[in-house]
Amino acid sequence: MPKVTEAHLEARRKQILDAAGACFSQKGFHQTTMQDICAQAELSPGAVYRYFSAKEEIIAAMVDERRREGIALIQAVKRERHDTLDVLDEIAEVFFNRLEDVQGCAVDIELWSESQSNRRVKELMRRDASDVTEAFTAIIQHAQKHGEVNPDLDPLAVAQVMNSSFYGLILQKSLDTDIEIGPYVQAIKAMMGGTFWLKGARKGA
Amino acid sequence: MPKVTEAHLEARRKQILDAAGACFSQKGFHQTTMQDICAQAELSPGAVYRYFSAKEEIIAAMVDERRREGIALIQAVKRERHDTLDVLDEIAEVFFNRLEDVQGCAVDIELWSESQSNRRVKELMRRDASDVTEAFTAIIQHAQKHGEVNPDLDPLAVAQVMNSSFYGLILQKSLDTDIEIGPYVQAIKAMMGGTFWLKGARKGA
Amino acid sequence: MPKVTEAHLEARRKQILDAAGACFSQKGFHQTTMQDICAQAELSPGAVYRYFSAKEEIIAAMVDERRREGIALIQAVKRERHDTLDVLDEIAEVFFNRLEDVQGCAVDIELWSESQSNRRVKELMRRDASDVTEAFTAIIQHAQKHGEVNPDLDPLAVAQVMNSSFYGLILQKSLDTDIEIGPYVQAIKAMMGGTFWLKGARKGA
Amino acid sequence: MPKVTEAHLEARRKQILDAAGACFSQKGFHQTTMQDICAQAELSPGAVYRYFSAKEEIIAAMVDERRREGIALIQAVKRERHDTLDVLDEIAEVFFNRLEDVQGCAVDIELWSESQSNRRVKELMRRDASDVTEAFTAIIQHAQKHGEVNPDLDPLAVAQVMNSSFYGLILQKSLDTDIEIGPYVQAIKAMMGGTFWLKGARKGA
DNA sequence: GATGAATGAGGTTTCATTCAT
DNA sequence: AATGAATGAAACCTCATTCAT
Repeated sequence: MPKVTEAHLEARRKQILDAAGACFSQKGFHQTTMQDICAQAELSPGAVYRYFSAKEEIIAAMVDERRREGIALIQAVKRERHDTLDVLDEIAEVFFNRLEDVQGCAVDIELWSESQSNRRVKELMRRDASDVTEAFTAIIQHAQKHGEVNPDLDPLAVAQVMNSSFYGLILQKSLDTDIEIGPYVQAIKAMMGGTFWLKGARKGA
Repeated sequence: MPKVTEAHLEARRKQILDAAGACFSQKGFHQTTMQDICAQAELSPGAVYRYFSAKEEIIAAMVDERRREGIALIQAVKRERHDTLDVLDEIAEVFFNRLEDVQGCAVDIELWSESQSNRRVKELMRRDASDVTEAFTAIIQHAQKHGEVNPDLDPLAVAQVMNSSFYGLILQKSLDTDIEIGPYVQAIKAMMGGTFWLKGARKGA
Repeated sequence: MPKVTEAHLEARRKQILDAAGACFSQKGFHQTTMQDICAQAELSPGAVYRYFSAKEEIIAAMVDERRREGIALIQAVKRERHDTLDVLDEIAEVFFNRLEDVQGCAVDIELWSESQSNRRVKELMRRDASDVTEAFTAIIQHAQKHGEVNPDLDPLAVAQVMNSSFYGLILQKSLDTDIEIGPYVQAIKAMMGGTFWLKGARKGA
Repeated sequence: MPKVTEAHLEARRKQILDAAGACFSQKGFHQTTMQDICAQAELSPGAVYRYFSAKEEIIAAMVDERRREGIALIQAVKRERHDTLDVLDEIAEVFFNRLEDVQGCAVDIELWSESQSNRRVKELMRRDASDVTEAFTAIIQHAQKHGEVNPDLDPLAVAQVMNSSFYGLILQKSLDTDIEIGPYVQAIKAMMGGTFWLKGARKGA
C-alpha cells in the first residue's frame, strides 16, 4: 500500500506544473530556474525532483497537459453538437475564449519556440497541431460533401488557415493586450461567409 | 594605420548577426552560447564583443534587422504598385515567399517567445506588428472608400486576420515543413474573395 | 530535515572569511580569484555564493569583521581600566600586539587601498578610523581636564598622531618584518612623556 | 640616428605615467585596464606597449618615479640646510606639503597594497622606506652626538616613528580630506619637543 | 517523503597583449 | 612610430542536480 494516495501525488504534480506555468509565462523556459519553480510551488528542490526527474520533464509534461486540454475541448464540442456550423461556431467560441488565459497563451508561445530546438517537444506539438488540423479537415470535408462548402477548396488548406486565425491572434494579443477579439472573429466570419459557404448556407454571420 | 573601413565594420556586424541567426534558429536564444556564435562566425569572443556589448544586444539587433527588412519589403511593394489589389497580391507574394527562409522563420518564432519576457524585444516586436497592421489597415480603408471592400468590416480587425494568416503559417510550417503554401494561399484568397470584395471586383481569385 | 543550525551557518561564514583573509593577504583582493578562496576554504563556488552573493560582499564583510574586532578591543580595555594612563597603556599594548598578526596587517593594508576606489569600503573604513579617533580624543580630553595633559594641544590632532603611530607601524612592518616593536613603543612613550604629560605625572616612561 | 629624439621618448613615457597615475589613483592598479590608461593618455595600446612592455612595468616605473622624487626632496633639503633642526623642520614642511597631492597619496597607498603581493614592488618600496629611515636615523644620531636629543632613545625607532607620522597622515587624509595638517604637525612637534629635545634646545616648538 | 546545503560544469564577459597594416 | 582590431585565457557567477540528514 502506498504511503500517500494517488490523489496526493497527482495534486503535487499539478502544484508543480502550475508553479512552472506561472514562471514560464513570465520568464520563459530557459530563463526560469528550478529555484524559481520551487519558490513558486513553495516546495524544496528535493521535493520537485521526486515528481519530475529533470527540468526538461516539466516542460514535456506541460506540452502534454496543454495538448490534452485542447483535444478534450474539441472532443467535448463534437460530442455535444452535431451540425457542422454549430461545431465550428462552438469550437471558435471555446478556443477564442481560451485567449483570455494570458498565462496559458504565453506558455503556448514559449512552447512554439521550444519546439524549434527540442525534438521531443516538437513532436508533441506537431501531433497536437495535426490533430486539430485533422479535426477541422474532417469537418470541412463533411460540409463539402453536404454541399455547404465550396468543394474546389483544399480542405486541409482551409483547416490550416483556420488554425492560423487562432495562432496568429494568440501572438498578436500577446504583443498588444488591447486587441479586441469580437471584431476579429466577425472579420473572420465575414471572410469565410463569402466564397467559403455556398449560397446562403449561413444567415447572419 | 589599420583604421578599418566603415564597410568592414558593417560586414563584421553582418557576419556576427548571420552566425547568430544560424545558431538561434537551431538552438534558440538562450540555448545558444556566445561560444556557439563565435565558432559559427569564426571569430573570437573579444572580436564579437567589439561589435555587440552583450548577448542581449545581438538579440535586439536581430529584431531590428528583421523589422527593417519587413518594412522595406512593404515600402518597396507600395512604391511599385498602386492598385489596392495589386499591392495586396504582391505583399502576399513577397511575404509568403519569405517563408522559404526556414532559418528566418525559426528566428521569428524565437523572437515571439523572447518578447514574452524581454521588454525591449517586446516593444520592438509590437512596433513591427503594428506598423504592418497599420499598412494593411490603410490599404483596406482605401479599398473600402473605393467601394472595393465591404464597408461594414472593421479594417483593423481585417488587417489583424491578414497578419494571422502569415504568423500562423510560419508556425505551422515550422512544425511541419511539408505544408504547401500554394493551396494555403488559394484558400485565403477564396475566403477573402467572398464577402470581402464587394460584387465582382475580383474575378477568379 | 537538514535544516542546519545557526551555528553551522556562522561557522561556514567564518570558514570562508578566514580562507579569504589568507588569500587576500597573499595576493591582494583583486588578484585573489573566487577559485582561490574556494580552494582555501575547501568549498565549491556554489557553497561560497550561498553565503556571500558576490566577491565584493566578502570584502565588505572583512572590513566589518576587522572593524568590529577593533571596537571590541577598545571597549574591553575601557571596561577594565579606568585610569587614563592605564587605558592608553593597555590600548597600546593590545593594538601593538595585534601587529603580530601578519596576515591581519596585510589585509588591513589591502583595505586601505580598496577604500581609495570602493565607496562602500571607504565609508566603513572612515567610520572605523573616526570611531578610534573619537575614543582617543575622549581619553585625551579627559586627561586634559584632569591636568594630566597639556591643555594647549588639540586633542583631535593628538589622537590622529596616535592613530598614525599604529598605521605607520603596520605599514613599515609589512615591508620589513624585522622591525622591532619594543623600541618603537619606547620611542613613542618617550616622545609623549615630554610635553605631553604635565609635570611628573609619569615617572619612567 | 634615432628618428625621434630622446626627449620625445621621455615625454611619451611621462605622458603614459601621468595617465596611469590618474587612473591608478581613481580605480586602483588592478581595476585600471590598459584601455583606461590608453584613453587617459590619448594613445593607442600599441603605442603604450612600445614604451612599457607590460602593465607591471608601468607599476614598477611608478614606484621608481615616486621613490626618486622622495629621495630628491630629502637630498635637496640636506644640501640647503645644515642645522639638524632646520633639516627636520624643512623635511616635515616638504613632506607634509606633499599630502596636498591627493592623487599622489592615493597612488602611494596603492603601492603599499601592491607591495604586499608583488615582490618587485615590495623590494623597491622597502628600499625607499629604509632610505628615508636611514636619513632620519642619521639626523637623529647626529643630534644625539651634539647633545640635542636624548641619547637613551634608539635613533632607528625614533626615525620609524617619524616615518609613521607621515604614512599615518597620508592614510587618514585619504579617508577624510577634512583633516587639518596644521594642528597635526603642531601636536607632533609638541610631543617631540618634550623628552625628545634635551633642555631648551628648541625654543617655540 | 521532504529538506536545503552543497556540487561543479559551464555560461557570459573582460582585458592584457599582439600584429597586420 | 603608431594604430586598433583581434585574440583567448581566465574571471565571476549561476543553476540543474544530488544526497546526507
